[in-house]
Amino acid sequence: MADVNVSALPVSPKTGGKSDDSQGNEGIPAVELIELLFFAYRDFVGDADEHLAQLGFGRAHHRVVHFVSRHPGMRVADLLAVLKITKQSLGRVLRELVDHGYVLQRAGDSDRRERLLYVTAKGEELSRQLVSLQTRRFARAFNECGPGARLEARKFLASMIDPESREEVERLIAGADTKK
Amino acid sequence: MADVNVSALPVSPKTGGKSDDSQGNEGIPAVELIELLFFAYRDFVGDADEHLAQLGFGRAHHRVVHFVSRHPGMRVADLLAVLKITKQSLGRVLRELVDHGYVLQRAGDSDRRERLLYVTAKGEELSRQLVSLQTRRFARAFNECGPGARLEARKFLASMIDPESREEVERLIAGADTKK
DNA sequence: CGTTTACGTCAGCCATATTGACTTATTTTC
DNA sequence: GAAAATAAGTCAATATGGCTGACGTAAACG
Repeated sequence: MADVNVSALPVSPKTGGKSDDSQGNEGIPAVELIELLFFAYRDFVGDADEHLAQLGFGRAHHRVVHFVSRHPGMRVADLLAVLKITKQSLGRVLRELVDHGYVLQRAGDSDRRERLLYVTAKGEELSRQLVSLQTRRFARAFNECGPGARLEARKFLASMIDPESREEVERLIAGADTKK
Repeated sequence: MADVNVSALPVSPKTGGKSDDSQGNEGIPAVELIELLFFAYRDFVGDADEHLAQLGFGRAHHRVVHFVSRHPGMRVADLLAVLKITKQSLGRVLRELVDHGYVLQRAGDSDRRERLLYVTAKGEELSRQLVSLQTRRFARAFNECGPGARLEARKFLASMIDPESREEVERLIAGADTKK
């Protein structure tokens, strides 16, 4: 049933020439990269999606557990800033994670209005498993690509990020505290 | 600061020892790549999101217009296979695009049950604009990365795709220009 | 013929996001 | 010390984009 006849797709009549400015693109049209990134990302998140679905969680839970695990003690406001979602959206997801014992919250020391976020051992284990799945995909990819590919990919991915947010992201992935 | 002593506080993956950076990963932990891919993809789709929002469309519309533009005359079943969604999900999005004059459907020549999909001039223009936005992001990135990066990125992205689907994806992205 | 295929549609459900308004603590400021 | 600002949580309504199941219709197939 699933064998859809993709090869039945007809020729594109629209090309009056292969358009995509053939200077300096190494013979690789951007539209190819656009589509490859789409499919690559879809499979990349698919790894985690399967695992999460078995726990009744979704991608939103993944992102929360991941960042809290990486940055123990971050504030709710910090998390909102990283995820760029509203606190109402975060609310349900966070409550579910707390209720099921993956995340815990503690009042801040210096400012007791703050609810600092930590993963429990259970949350840390979940995060570790998800990282492991995706790490395997990267490892396989770089194994196919040959030496230097990992470094190249890192540069490429960083360059794809908005210049304005790049510094913040680099700080974040370096594991720096998201605080003050 | 964040160094509260909470007994259940998990050790940060960074401080706990960078587990995987001793063997063959070029000093780049996979967790960095995971996060970079997350942020890169978010900004990448953000380009199009803004543009689409002004038309009252979302990502679902983008994907449909994009693939139909790239593969004029594709069948609904082909599109469903590419997007891996159900026909019910596609239904609303496709109807909106047809109603607003971005996509049109024609009965197949040899098989009149088929509704072959085409973009209108309006749809083609929208697709072109969205590709252009994302092309600019790639161009900027590769400009920063130096020569060879485009080819490396292409290899990397292809390698990140599930091996089972890779052949199909390669056919798809080459599709409209090389087929038949 | 009868069956299968391609597509569409109705109805309902779920996950994730949004905005706006409001409450509760707590800290900061005047 | 009262007022204002801040951190977080919550209620309610809404949108988007997925899903399943059931059913219908037209056309092709055998």
